[in-house]
Amino acid sequence: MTKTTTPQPTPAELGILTVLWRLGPATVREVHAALEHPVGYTTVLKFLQIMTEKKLVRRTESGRTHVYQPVVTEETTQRRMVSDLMDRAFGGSSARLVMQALSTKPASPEELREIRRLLDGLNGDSR
Amino acid sequence: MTKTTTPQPTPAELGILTVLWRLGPATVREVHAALEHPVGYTTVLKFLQIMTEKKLVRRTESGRTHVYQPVVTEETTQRRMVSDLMDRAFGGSSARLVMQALSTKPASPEELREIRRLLDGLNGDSR
DNA sequence: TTGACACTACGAAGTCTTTCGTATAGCTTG
DNA sequence: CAAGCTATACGAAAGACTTCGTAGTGTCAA
Repeated sequence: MTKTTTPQPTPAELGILTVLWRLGPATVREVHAALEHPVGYTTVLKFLQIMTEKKLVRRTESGRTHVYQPVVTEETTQRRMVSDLMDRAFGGSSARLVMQALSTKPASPEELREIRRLLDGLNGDSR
Repeated sequence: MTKTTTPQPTPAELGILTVLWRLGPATVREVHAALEHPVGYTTVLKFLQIMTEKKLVRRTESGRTHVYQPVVTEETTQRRMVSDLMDRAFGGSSARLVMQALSTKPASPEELREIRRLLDGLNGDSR
């Protein structure tokens, strides 16, 4: 039996993944420079090592420096995190989560339109 | 300067809060019995003590047993957690979170209708 | 009264997360 | 070549989370 699911990233790991999703393949130095939350160079290195073990990123040893790239996609990760929150805090109801999200921070008009489009796609007959 | 915000509940604390939201004021024994995730009695007691310190719950010493009740509401907690996820994983965009939520686990037709109503309330003119 | 229970308080262990400091080795340029 | 810069690897510390075990105290029935 092999593990089929990659573990949830921790908050710090998510920060690093976010950078990698934006930059694409990058070195420790590049990730370190791009991180909003200031943290030591070796800290970033350590995380990338840990994340490599966890299969959250993959590394290529191009010469002396290593280049890291995300294994998990942003969408997959978002899906997993939303799903987790839905189960843990909303009894599995996406509707309640959606409504909390929208009333917490309303989307822009264009975004609202896009959401509406999505709703229309989900069930044609809504009256 | 006084702390104005109650801290985020940890996963285990959220489980206990969920029970309290459902039961209303309850004793350790009642919470323990109602918890889905099986855990020792003293573990529950310990959490309730910690949560009392954190002001997540309030306790009334009615005789020898203590009765606990939630201080934070379910809605407030949900809002906080959604907001946190939105910031951490969705760059602050509620729209993207909403869309992930709906495509991860579609809502029922009635729920969809309810969401639509909410959308209509948010901006009257959506074309 | 005394033994069996019930309840709270406390301390502590084990794991996970985050953060660095230090060690080591390669490369580069006066 | 030597000094210094750059990279990785490793270990360890500090704090948060979770989970109990044990101790102490009160209550109640036989």
